[in-house]
Amino acid sequence: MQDRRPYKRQTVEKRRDDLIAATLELVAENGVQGATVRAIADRAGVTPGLIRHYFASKEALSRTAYEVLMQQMISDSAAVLSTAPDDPVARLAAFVAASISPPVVDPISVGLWASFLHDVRRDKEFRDTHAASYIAFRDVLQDLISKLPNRANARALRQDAIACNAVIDGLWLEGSVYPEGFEPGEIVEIGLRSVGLLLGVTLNFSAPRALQNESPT
Amino acid sequence: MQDRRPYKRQTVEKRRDDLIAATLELVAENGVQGATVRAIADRAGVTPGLIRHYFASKEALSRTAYEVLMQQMISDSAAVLSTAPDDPVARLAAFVAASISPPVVDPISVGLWASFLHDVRRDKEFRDTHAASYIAFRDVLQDLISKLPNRANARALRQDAIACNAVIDGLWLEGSVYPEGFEPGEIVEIGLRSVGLLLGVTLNFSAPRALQNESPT
DNA sequence: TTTTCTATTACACAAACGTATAATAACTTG
DNA sequence: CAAGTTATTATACGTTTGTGTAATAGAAAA
Repeated sequence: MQDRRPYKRQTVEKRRDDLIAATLELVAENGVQGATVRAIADRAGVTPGLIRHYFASKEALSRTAYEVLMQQMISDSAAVLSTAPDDPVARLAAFVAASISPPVVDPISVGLWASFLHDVRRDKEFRDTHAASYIAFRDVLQDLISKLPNRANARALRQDAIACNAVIDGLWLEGSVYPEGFEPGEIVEIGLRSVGLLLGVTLNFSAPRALQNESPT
Repeated sequence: MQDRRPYKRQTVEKRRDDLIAATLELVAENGVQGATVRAIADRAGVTPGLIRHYFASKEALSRTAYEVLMQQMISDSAAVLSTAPDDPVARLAAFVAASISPPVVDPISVGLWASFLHDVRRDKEFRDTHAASYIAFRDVLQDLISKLPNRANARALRQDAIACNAVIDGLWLEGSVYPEGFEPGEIVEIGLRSVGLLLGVTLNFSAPRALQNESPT
């Protein structure tokens, strides 16, 4: 009884954030089955009982973690556009390139996506969160396409967005799951050329400043 | 002790097939966490102990089930080509259309794919099985593309195959996870047009005989 | 029919799971 | 400095998990 574990009181936000981050890490690494209450507590540096003090149930923690994940992904893709140039073609190219480059393309995000799939199917709250973020991403893409010169009618616009989104999703999937199957920069190169062909424009690869010193293909 | 459950002896193949089928069903429905030994046995109509009589462990059963799944998917896509016409363009169109139509595109296959992702990551046997089937699928696609008229060099061929595969994967993903987001036939239409644009050919939709009476778009 | 073989059922077990409740110590307030 | 809050730890409970072992019955052989 005497060697009780010492601890420091934290704010509600700090503890919730830590628990959510620990949950996402463990789900990404080992799937939902790896994110047990004990493993989450251990990763977050607390004891298991504390989880129930901040979340009504483990399910509630999972739901919250998924919401946070989706919001992060949305804000990540939006961040790319804030620093992009004004030219519509260049903006689209930057968005496409960012969507199929790290950190969007990595084993972690695909692992999370796959792990939450069944929850998304079964639970309405999960499903609503998923649908909202999916539509948000496609709307951004559709908006970028609509700004291109010589655009056709609305139906073609929608189908163009779906097709480009499919290319992005497919490359995201392949690049994340099977990264050793592609040469460096190959996925971005293929993505830009494919989207360009689909839309009848030429997308040039202009690396963001942080990557400018990497060897271009 | 007297009301022991009656049973009928079965062949090794029958029992193994039943257990594998039950495993895949449960994984597709509820993820790996839903495929417990008791649930599998119940679905297969046996008692839990019998699983250990046919498989060294639950892990061994999972691995075998994944192998069977991948082999099925490969033979399914090959089956489409056996009844396709000789014209290279028509063959490619048939293959693409089949790859983004039911039963390839359905919640079950995506659910299975997502569920096994973590096993594929962690376990070498899973990973080998996955890589083999992935390459096999892309090779079929690449072979079909190479038969098209006016093809370029090998590097372009490889990248064309990756790009087309990405479109197929992306549409497969979106159509399976979010089917209500698309009109009937829209995915096939978009897929054929996109692959055609990527390769510089025109792919026409020719429904297989079994689907001929459905309303074309 | 009787015997033999083994596929199948039945039962048991330790570990891990999510959850519930009580005890305590780190802060805050007076 | 003392009293009060409550965030946090500690512990326990009932299920469910995968696995191990013994008992039994269906089918074939003798």
